[in-house]
Amino acid sequence: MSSAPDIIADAVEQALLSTVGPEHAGPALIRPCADPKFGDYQANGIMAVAKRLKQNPRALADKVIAQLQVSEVSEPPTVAGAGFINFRLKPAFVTDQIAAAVKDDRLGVPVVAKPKTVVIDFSSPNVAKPMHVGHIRSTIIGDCLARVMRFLGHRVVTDNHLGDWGTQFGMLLLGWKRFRNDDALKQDPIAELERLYKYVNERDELRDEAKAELVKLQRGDAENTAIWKCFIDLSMQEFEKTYGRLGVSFDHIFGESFYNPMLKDTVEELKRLGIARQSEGAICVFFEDNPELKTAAPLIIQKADGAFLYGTTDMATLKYRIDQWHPDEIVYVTDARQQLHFKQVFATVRKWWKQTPDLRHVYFGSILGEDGRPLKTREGAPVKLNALLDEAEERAMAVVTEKNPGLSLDTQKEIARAVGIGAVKYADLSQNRTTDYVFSWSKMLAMTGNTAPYMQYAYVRVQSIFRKAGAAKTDSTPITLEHAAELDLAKHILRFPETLQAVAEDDKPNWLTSYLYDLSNKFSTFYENCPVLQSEEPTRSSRLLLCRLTADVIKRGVNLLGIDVIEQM
RNA sequence: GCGCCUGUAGCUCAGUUGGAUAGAGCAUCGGAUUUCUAAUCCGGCGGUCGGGAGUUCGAAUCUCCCCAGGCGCGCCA
Repeated sequence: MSSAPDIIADAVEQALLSTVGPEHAGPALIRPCADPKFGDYQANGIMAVAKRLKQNPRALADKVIAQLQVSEVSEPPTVAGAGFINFRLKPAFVTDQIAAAVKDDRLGVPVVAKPKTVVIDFSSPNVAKPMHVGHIRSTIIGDCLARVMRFLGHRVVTDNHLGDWGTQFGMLLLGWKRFRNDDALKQDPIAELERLYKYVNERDELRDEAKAELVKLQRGDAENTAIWKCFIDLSMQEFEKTYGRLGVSFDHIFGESFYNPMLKDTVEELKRLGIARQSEGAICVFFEDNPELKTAAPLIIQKADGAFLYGTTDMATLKYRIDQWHPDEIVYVTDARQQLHFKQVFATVRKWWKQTPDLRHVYFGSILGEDGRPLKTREGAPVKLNALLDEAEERAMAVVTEKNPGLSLDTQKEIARAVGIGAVKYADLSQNRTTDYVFSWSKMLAMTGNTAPYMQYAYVRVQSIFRKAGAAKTDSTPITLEHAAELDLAKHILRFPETLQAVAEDDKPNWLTSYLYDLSNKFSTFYENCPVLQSEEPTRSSRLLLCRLTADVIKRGVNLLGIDVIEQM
């Protein structure tokens, strides 16, 4: 099943081709109309072609329309403004599409014609440290992109590039051996590991001993290796709890240490190929040929003392991923501060191989407190992710018990969990990821506006209708869209496929949240204006189907954000 | 010093890649409930898109110059 904009785009491009010929034709650039009074979709591409041909855009649009075959989908198209072509969907087309979507598990979203293999690298917490707000955006955005791309039919490989190696382990090993408190360890292993790290790190007199422990670990000493593995196990147990709460999972968790055996060869090969060279004792990659990178510092892949760095690991990781999975795309979800680093890494890869996957750094801004400063606790420490999720659930619980005290405690808890976690995720995903965002409990848990609870509430209202509807509804009921609110809602439902494609194309989850907000809004308008259960047949059954489809799209949409719906609130 | 990012309504933010009269939410003001969950809906108010110049049929969007803020720049990740 093709969506309306695809059908219109094909038709416009065909008409353009036969009007101006293949050498001048261009993309139709079909977009939703800026204002519904113009229609449903507009073609912006005619003006660009006219400009290149130095023709009058409106005249060209008229010629294109004369060739245009869209009567199946649209009312007769019209030329407007500077040379737009406007299309208004035929109600019959909308009802057919809705009827098809109702019968379709995928809600009318086609599987991509050419599936890509996409590696997504996200979350990447550090062993022996708690996950804090700094990890939340990577985890949530990466998970959302993976879900959307997977749903569209791409082969997605998610990989959690755990920070399980580095100089901090010397201090941890020493602390573990000499200053460990077993009771504290039992209580909260990560807090104890963090304490040990800080304790040793603050004492200069322990520095040499810590370094010696690190060297033993690096040389494969059995005892230190066993303790280090214990650090990883303890950390993973904690991380898994958090991932469980968030509903996030990974195909692979290859930590940085996984690549240790490959680092030496990676540096050797980059040297052999002339990509890296020695400078001031270190092995560096310079980018003299790259105007953007040539003035910056080089990418160092081996220190003067022989040690490797995270750039080295990144290069080895890339080689492994390419060899292992042959991806078409590799996506890194990290904060914006690493932009320079990834530009250097990507530039190095492009020197290394003639053909590389599409490498994308999907970066995001910081989370700020309401004072505009990076979010911290009152004591100035980073906010721990688990504590944040606890508070989200507590705040949601307070609302649930106030609004719906009659529900059982278990039900209230389940609602609080879905609403609280959902609110945190939604607040993050609904921002344009490239900018910093201000964290605000009251905004994310608000029942109105572009929030998770608003979406969940719209879903609940539909479910409530079904609880009262009684008799089962059939898919074969004819769809009738008479009220303006019905038609408006239906047309918006049909935009689900194009929305998901846009999200995957530009790695922008906030386009999906916007879509869902509009959908819930349009549903609420429909809900106010169009009685369902009290209507006469066949309107009643038709509206029930529209309700069910709306609920299915909301559920699917929020699930693609990694958020759960609930049956009542 | 060099580079990247950001600056849109009182506040928090969208703005699909150059398209039509710049949109939401919050706040504020007013209206709607014998009706399927009012955790709702409808309407009003509110803008020199940081400033200036340029590119063109058309600029919040592209270019240049300023101003302000954030971040990053050789052996941390």
